[in-house]
Amino acid sequence: MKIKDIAKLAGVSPATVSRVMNNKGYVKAEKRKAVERVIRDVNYQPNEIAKSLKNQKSKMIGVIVPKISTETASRVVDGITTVAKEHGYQLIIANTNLDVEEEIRYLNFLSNKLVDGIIMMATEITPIHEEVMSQLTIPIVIVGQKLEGYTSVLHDDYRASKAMVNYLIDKGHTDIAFIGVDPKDEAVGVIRKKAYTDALEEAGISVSNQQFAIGDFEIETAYKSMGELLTRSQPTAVFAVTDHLAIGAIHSISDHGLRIPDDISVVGIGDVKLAKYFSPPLTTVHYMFKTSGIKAAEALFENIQTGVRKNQDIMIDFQFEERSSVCSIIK
Amino acid sequence: MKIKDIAKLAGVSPATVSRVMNNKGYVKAEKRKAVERVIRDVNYQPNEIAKSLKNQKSKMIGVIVPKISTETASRVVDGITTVAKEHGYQLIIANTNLDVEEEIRYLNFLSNKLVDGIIMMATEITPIHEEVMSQLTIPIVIVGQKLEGYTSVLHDDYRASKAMVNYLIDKGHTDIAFIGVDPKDEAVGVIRKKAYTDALEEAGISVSNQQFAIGDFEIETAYKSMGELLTRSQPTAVFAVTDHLAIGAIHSISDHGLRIPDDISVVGIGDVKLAKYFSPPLTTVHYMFKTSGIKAAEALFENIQTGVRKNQDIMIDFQFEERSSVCSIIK
DNA sequence: ACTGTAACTGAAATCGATTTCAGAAATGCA
DNA sequence: TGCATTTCTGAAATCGATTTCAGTTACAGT
Repeated sequence: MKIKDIAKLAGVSPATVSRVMNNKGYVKAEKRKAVERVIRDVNYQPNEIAKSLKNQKSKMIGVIVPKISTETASRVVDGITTVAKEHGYQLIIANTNLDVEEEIRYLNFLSNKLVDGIIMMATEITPIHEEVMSQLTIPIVIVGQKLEGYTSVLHDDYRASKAMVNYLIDKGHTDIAFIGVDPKDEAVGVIRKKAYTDALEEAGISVSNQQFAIGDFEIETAYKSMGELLTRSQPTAVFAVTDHLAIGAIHSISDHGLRIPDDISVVGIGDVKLAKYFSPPLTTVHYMFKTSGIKAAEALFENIQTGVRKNQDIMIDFQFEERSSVCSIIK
Repeated sequence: MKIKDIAKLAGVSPATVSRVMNNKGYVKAEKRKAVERVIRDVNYQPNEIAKSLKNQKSKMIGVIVPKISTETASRVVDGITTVAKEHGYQLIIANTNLDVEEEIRYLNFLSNKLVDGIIMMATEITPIHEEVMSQLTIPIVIVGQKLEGYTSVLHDDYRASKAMVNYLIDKGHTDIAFIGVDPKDEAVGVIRKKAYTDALEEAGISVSNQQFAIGDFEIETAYKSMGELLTRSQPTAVFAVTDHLAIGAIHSISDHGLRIPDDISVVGIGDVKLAKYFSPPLTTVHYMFKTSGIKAAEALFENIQTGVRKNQDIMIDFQFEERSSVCSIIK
């Protein structure tokens, strides 16, 4: 069923059918009725692809995620879908599995003529990313990292992590092991680490005396790292840059016959959905990922409507979640 | 940059450019070189929408999910993306937030002329769903529920749940509380419950003596339900139809000063990623959701290629995960 | 040299919608 | 009534690709 068929059935021209479909331009009430009747009768659904071609917009936005099956990513996407729906937009999602080449390929593919805008959750932004993105003319919003010239939705990693470490310091800890992540990931790998070292330095605590472990985002990696740390010396607290990492550490600690928080306090960042149901419930920082998705989408649609790419930073609030994986050191 | 521009730059006709782009038909080596050169020089990306219109296929599949920010859904989607990528397909995801009307709207919208096929993760299939789906001519695959006439990817809920309950029975439990979910959800709400009652009956254990709680999928709901059960009487085991529900139950039990599994054993279904890191690690059934996504996509592409809708059931394996949230009853 | 086939090419039609444009009908106002 | 708007309508152009079709050139075989 195409518009021509509807036109024939209603005894009008395709132009008229288009006019009633889009409620635009003059149509005599009588013909309008006739057309509407036919449309309803045959449950006519216009060909969205043809519309896109003619209208020069697809009503779709591209979403590039490193891994959709991740709590972070899926919550951001959830947020994006809610505002996309309000604007009558669909999402095309590109799951890159953390593969940089894939990200580039998708950027090019989605580019200019398939989607009206792109939201990119990058873990790492290389010069190639910048190069490719600078060639695209559609609006782009970046979630989780800052890139000059683009609107970025950011979690306040620095303040959040610092708040966390300061909390540990306030509780009397001076022996705070660090479990982190490769510095290729700017937000998680470098900013959270910097917040940690800054907090220590500002409190006059030696950073070089601390133990460091750097790995990937997996629970098992943190488990192993923690095990190695413990064979060397026993910190009174552990700052893990991610809840999953914290969980790995907690398990290692338990398996070494130590108790949390009595022997070692552990904190994370992110507030994974189940964090508060752990034993002990994990002290962490809650990031509002769905909100990030919402804000990112709102910014994107603004860009789409105005047609200008803004260089804008949108900071998403965090919330300190004091639970019971930390205890005070009595001097 | 459109094909015409490329043609002009290369000194050929659009038809020739099309031929080299698609590597189809005769093109003299010399002209091919020229065209390729121009394409590379200007980084020409063909307009996918125009291609879709002309080719009568969009190279996109629609994925309807009840809630993307759910471990189940996001893992299924992850699986779908991997095989879609192999076929050069993109995903359009429709997040319905469990709203039946939305599902119908999306089915109609994605229908016939936007995507080449649909994968639907439905929690509930109403007659309206059937009605709408029967009118679509594109292939449809359903994940998680069975619908006659469509290929369905199923988790073996009955066998998995029964295995779980039998395990409890083998451990000597006869007082097994049930924490379930509204029967509108066929797979989780009715099949898992039936498996439970069947297992009990087959073991000669009275079903009517058991305690039942029915709620939604939220941890908090299970927490409350469990609390109410405990005020009445204390079972020796709890069968929760979902890991989240099991976690809610565990917390309620702990908060009542009881120990798991010593006082009460608890099991779930689904094997949420963090289930094995709980204390105690949750005994549950592992569902391979990513595999479901892969199988669903494979079936869909087969349907797309052959053009026939099959009435096929694909059972996805499960794996029993014996951990330590259950203990034996000594008689 | 001649013919038949294979290799090659571009003009034009096509996919299904929207929109411009020009003309026709209806209406308002003097 | 006459003239100017306003309302209404459909033919045709358009969006950017693909493909058919008809025509040209190259080449092999006799």
